[in-house]
Amino acid sequence: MATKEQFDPMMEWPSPLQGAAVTPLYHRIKEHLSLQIRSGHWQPNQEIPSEPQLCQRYGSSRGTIRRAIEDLVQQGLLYRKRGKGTFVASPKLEGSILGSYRQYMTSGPLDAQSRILRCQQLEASEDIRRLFGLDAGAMVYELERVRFVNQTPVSLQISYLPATLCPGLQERNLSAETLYALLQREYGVTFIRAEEFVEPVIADDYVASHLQIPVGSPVFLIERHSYTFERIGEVRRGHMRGDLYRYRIELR
Amino acid sequence: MATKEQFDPMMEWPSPLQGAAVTPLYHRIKEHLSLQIRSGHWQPNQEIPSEPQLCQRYGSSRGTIRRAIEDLVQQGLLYRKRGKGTFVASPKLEGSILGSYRQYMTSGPLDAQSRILRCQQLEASEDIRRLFGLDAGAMVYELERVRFVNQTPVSLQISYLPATLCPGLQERNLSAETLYALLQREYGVTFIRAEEFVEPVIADDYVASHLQIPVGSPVFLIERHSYTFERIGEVRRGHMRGDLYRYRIELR
DNA sequence: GAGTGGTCTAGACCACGTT
DNA sequence: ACGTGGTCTAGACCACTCA
Repeated sequence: MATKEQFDPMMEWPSPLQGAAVTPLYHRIKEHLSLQIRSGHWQPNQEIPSEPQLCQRYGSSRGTIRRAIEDLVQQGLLYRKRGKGTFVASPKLEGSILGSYRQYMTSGPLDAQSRILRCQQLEASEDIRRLFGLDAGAMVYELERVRFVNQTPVSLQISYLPATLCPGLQERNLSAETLYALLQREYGVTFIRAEEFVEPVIADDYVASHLQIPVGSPVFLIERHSYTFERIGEVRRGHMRGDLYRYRIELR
Repeated sequence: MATKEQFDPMMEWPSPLQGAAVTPLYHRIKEHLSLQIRSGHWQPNQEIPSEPQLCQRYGSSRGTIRRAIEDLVQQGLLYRKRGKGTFVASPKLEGSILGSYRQYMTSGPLDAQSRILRCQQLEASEDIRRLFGLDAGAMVYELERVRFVNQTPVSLQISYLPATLCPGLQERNLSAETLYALLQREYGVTFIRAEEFVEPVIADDYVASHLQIPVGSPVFLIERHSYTFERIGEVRRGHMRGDLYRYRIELR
């Protein structure tokens, strides 16, 4: 049961512009619920108010409330459990569509690890500044890692994060959990969605040595932009072994 | 207006198993509508019966009908126009998510062409048979093409199709339109969805010469499986220039 | 003005999980 | 027994398109 209902900072309803509103009611409710989630006011896996409670809050019927919730479930922001309640989804991002693994030598349990090569604060280069929308001289964290699955190196990646987003990042233990999980827990930063750009390239000396493959092997070059509540929070550039991974894409 | 309503071969309702049915009504209606579309009984861009008509046919309320239709719209099988009606969607597949083009020299209108290298009937190799689920000795069409955009070669691909699906394919004009459009029009074959597997590889002599790139350049190797009404209808293997295309993938 | 889809309501019964 | 989400109904009013 969601018990702490009163003191919502953003909870104002009916919305001020209601009179002249042309957007459908369920649409505005959807936006309002979405705001609670994306802003982090409702945390992942937290239960949200039940349908009857939301009906009362928004002063609308159950059908309208359900319509709003169904859209958010569709978007992946919420999930429901019959007989239990409705909950905030924890975004996957990490490895979701990323790579359907081709073949593991052992089909036993996979252990994922990462080795940190570098974690430092520095002035953002121009292209990174442009992506984040930062001014000249702004600081970012640069984090370079090699990811391992079952002791096999599978990708080499550099992440950039605005320094203001996660002060003191270099003191954290970055190899114990995913970066996203750490940012969520320690800084309250939740990533909502991400966008990847993928192209094929040839492994140079540096990449080849870290991935333990021959120079000249084909690899994926992946640039990922991860977004928090309507703002880019991370830019990641990674090389991923082409002999171990491939993308699977559904077309409709 | 959809006028020819009576003589639907598959139109039987209520469904025979209705008594013991445990699946929701809107779900069964959805399946039934979906069948009309995927079987080709309702053709792309054809108007389907209006909501009141469907209410009467299925003997259910408008809310239930709408729920079924909304799901199919979501799936991309239908589209709606306010004040006009509901229509069967024509599947995209061709080039949809395929490649977000990086940069064209001229940003003028793109003209797409393809040069047919080979179109012949032959015995299917074992891996092709396995994908289609065909017996030994079964025949397939093999179609090799180079695709051009603005006179620039962008991909080299080989398509395989079961010979029974499109008899006489080699006599058709294959360079005038997309393969999917031709199959739809001439053979009534509609592709519903497709699945792509993408990996990075190095261009060999053959690929490089057709794509007019240096040997050893990084390219995408793409295997696509296209599905008709619950059956694989095409297997396509293509090499796409990595210097001109990249994939864009949304993660949520 | 008649027909279409888009929104919204108020109520009902059900299946499920918890207590 | 109670609260949750899942399904379904019957009716209402609206915005849009077309004749």
